[in-house]
Amino acid sequence: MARVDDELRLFLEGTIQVESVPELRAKLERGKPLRIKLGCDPSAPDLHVGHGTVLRRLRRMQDAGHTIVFIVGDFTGMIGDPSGKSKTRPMLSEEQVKRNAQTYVDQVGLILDVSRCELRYNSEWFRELGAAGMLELASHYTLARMLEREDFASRVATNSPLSIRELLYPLVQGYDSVAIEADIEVGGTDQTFNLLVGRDIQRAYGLEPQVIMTYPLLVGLDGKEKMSKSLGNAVGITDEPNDMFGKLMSIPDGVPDGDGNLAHPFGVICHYYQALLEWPLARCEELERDLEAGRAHPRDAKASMARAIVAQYHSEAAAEEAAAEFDRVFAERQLPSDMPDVTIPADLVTDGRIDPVRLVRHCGFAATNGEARRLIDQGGVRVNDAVVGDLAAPVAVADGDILRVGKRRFARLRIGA
RNA sequence: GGAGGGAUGCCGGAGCGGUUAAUCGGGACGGACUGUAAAUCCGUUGGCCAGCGCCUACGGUGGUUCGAAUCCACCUCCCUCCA
Repeated sequence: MARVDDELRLFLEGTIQVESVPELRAKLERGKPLRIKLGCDPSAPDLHVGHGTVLRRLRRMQDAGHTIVFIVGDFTGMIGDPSGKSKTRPMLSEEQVKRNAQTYVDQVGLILDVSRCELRYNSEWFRELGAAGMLELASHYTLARMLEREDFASRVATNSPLSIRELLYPLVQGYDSVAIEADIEVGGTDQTFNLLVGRDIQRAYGLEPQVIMTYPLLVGLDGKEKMSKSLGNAVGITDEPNDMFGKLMSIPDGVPDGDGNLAHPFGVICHYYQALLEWPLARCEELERDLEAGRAHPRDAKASMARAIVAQYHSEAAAEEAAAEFDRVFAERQLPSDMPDVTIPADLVTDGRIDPVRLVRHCGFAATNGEARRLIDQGGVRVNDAVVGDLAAPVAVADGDILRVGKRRFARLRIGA
């Protein structure tokens, strides 16, 4: 049984909760490949590094011979959700769902071997199910049990809108587990309730309940909210090396509590080491002590973390280059080695000069003339390091000049024909 | 079905006939400081304009008024209580 023990250890690694370990062991002991379900919301196809960590763990399970089953929730995605606080759940057209699913699969493919995955769309079985089947599904759960989910309960308590459709959502997700006969379903801790519903629904349909495994949510770059693309605090797994590095450098050292005090002075850094680099807890704690004692500098700790993560998603070389670039641009305040070329149409230039407002707008650094004016007024616009002081006076530009807006936006100007 | 409350700029939330492009907070952006951290400080934050100024905005449509985000009518959506 040593092999089973090893496998069990592999499965349990990094989980927050497993329901239940004995069931998991029993499944593994049968020696058959397990079907591991991974749901995907087709309205938000972009994966961030927090998902990446879970995917990496799944990859190991896949390499151990198990099957990852992706479920694209196209059925639910096409219905949309007009109510609730999650307004970011628009109705999606069929092509949109397809395209998003493809994006998702492409991104997942960076880590998992997609050719060994099973990809399923849940419309496949929900179209069959029909209204009668839907009602039957609904009959397997009660409102009281549904309200065990905290966000549902709190919305009821605060008189926030809560559509019936939302209540049905966990059931739909649970039915997916029935349809694909999932052995295991994984998700973030925020999914715990939904995953548990899947167990109950499977039981109701006479199947062996799936084991659920939840993983910690990654804190976003702001150090407060969970990482999420829609909150704008995420590092995407497809982000370019420089971007990825820079974003990771911008995390706060610690998370302020309600009073603005730092409960865990270097909590976010350590959290990233643990979650993203899979450092063991003891090593993270040691790092935290070093940081607190001043033996380690938070900037350096972040830099090596950022490097390691860029290396994960790109390469050692890319990570090294990104780190060097970062120092060049932000520590030494030099120009980035690489910046977009922007071609200025010749008719915007008169006698080698151009209206600064137009220049800024043409380069895409301001959405309106007013915004461009403001940037100039505030001294945020430079051409070749010289501040553009007067928004009314045309500035001299030549081919190859560097336009800089704010601290981090650059463009190399090309004077077009 | 009945009664009442609400809808304001990216978000939250003031204003309740003129001096309101609309207090304030958050966010965002620019500047100082710096480790592209936090904290802090200064500034900006509807559009067009070099500027004078003009235009569009407070759920929608009409109306009252010299003048409306503010009053009236109808409509849409949301919430509460009753059935």
